[in-house]
Amino acid sequence: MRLSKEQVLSTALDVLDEVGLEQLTMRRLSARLGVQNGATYWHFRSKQALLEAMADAMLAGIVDDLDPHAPWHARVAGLAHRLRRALLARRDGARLFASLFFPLPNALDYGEAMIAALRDAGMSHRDAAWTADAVTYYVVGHAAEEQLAAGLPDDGAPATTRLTRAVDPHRHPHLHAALAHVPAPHGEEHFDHGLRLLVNGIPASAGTASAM
Amino acid sequence: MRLSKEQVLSTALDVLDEVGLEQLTMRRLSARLGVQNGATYWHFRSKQALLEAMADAMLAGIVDDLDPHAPWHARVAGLAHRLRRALLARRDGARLFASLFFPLPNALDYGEAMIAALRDAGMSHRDAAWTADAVTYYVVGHAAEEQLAAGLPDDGAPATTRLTRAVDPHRHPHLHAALAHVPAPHGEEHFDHGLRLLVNGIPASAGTASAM
DNA sequence: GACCAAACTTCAACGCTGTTGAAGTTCAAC
DNA sequence: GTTGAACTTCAACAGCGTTGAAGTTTGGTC
Repeated sequence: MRLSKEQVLSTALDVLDEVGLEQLTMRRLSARLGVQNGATYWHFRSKQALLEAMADAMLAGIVDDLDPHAPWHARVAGLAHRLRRALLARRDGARLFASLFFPLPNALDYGEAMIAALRDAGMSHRDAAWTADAVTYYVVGHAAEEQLAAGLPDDGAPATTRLTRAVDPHRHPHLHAALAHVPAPHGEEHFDHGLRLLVNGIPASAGTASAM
Repeated sequence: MRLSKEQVLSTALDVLDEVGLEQLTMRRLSARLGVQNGATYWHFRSKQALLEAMADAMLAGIVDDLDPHAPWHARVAGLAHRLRRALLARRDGARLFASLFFPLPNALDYGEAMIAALRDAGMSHRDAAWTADAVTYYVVGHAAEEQLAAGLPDDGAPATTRLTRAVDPHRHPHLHAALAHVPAPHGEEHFDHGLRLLVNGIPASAGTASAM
């Protein structure tokens, strides 16, 4: 039974979902494909190349069916949500994405669409690119943290207790108070809060030196 | 010649600077200490424990001499800059920090100070905590990308050309235009742009549903 | 000064990793 | 039916984090 590159890629994504990024090894993947270890290297020059293909596959279709007439802020927020959804769709997807250097085809499409939306907000090329970076860092960072917590035993419950124990109410009163008010997984709401911050900051920053 | 925990830790940070995160191995560290491999494990239970100690050491003094009477936005920006500087001070510092789960003592101090500043901006406990997360994701993401580029051969020059080649002016016109206007390392300016976005978004978001 | 427990180091091994290369097999096209 | 490319096997390499049993050094106590 022969392999195809697509088969290796899609099985790799399945294995990622099953065992997580640390446990995704070439040998495990080959075993899962019912093939010897070396065979996989015929289809992908290195593990790095495979990981890049996986990351780009996760972003497939990320700019499909965008509404070019929607207001710029809706397009920015929409793209951020699409990236977030794509990263969360696979176990450790955000960390996988963050571990690679940029120029993957689908990632470029995402960047292009994001910059286009920000240009419509009246930004210069330079500011649009930088703002796109800021939004992307936020999306990836948030998703990575969310998946890191979820990947710990018991869905992160021990992590939460570990954090709670580490926070001394006297030394860290604000942290302690915040902890009490944010007991658990408000992933989407939490995400939207920060995203709104960024989007609202765009007109607030437009063309002006700020109070910093 | 005997080792001390502090000696292992500080040598580990030196080795990190010299060879980077991927090449930081327990054997290499031991060799550098003039000691057999096993010796290091007496001082740190595991590599993970050592990495956590290293990350926390990088943040030492991050909240020293803060001015509690400065306006909240100056304190937020100041803390962001301190975190940024701490992460950039060591090779791969941002990636090291990002690879670990949160509750390190100095990181808690940072979080506490950040939330305190945001509370002074009139935010609820919950919103302050979430906003602190957003700022931190941005700082870490930005620093990680900056160091990733710097860590590539030739200070990232080949990465830049690789990116330039990957961007087709017809498929990605905005990206292409932005590339032309952002030829090189504006690390600090780039960073401040995104930070200003976030800080300006805080009053702009206060207490209101946004346009999203 | 002898003793002793704790601190610390050595050394060899375990099972795992990504990667390589030479040899062998299968397949599609001519 | 042959040929060359596509694909797989298998064994090996050097390196990794970690472990544990054995040995040495150290500082304090009787």
